[in-house]
Amino acid sequence: MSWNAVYRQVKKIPRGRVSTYGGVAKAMRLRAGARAVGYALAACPRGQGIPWHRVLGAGGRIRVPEPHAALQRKLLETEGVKIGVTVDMKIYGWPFRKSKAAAARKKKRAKPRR
DNA sequence: CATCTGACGACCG
DNA sequence: GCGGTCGCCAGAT
Repeated sequence: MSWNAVYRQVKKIPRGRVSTYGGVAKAMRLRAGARAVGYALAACPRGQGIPWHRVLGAGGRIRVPEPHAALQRKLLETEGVKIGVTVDMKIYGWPFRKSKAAAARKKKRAKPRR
């Protein structure tokens, strides 16, 4: 499961901070692997202690189904994240750092990539 | 082994 | 600013 990297990133998000699918994907040097990221969270591996509610869509927009969206908002507000229509990524956005997966991907990306 | 889908993102018109 | 299309990853059928 390569999702291990995704879970790891999400778990690294401290309380009161949020991230985005694209953010995690970018941390992995993936352009639009956001799908995989979302899918990974969609698996919702409860028990892994994964704060999936801290993961939002681009622009801090919630990209989750209704039942989860409400819960997510509630949980984030509980953590101190003020949510209007969307979350201010410039404030709560968590700057992901290089991850193991990113390094590996980066090394491999030594090809005619732009 | 081939094809479609899915909690997405970015770009183009 | 909105809508449609392409691109990406991994898993399921």
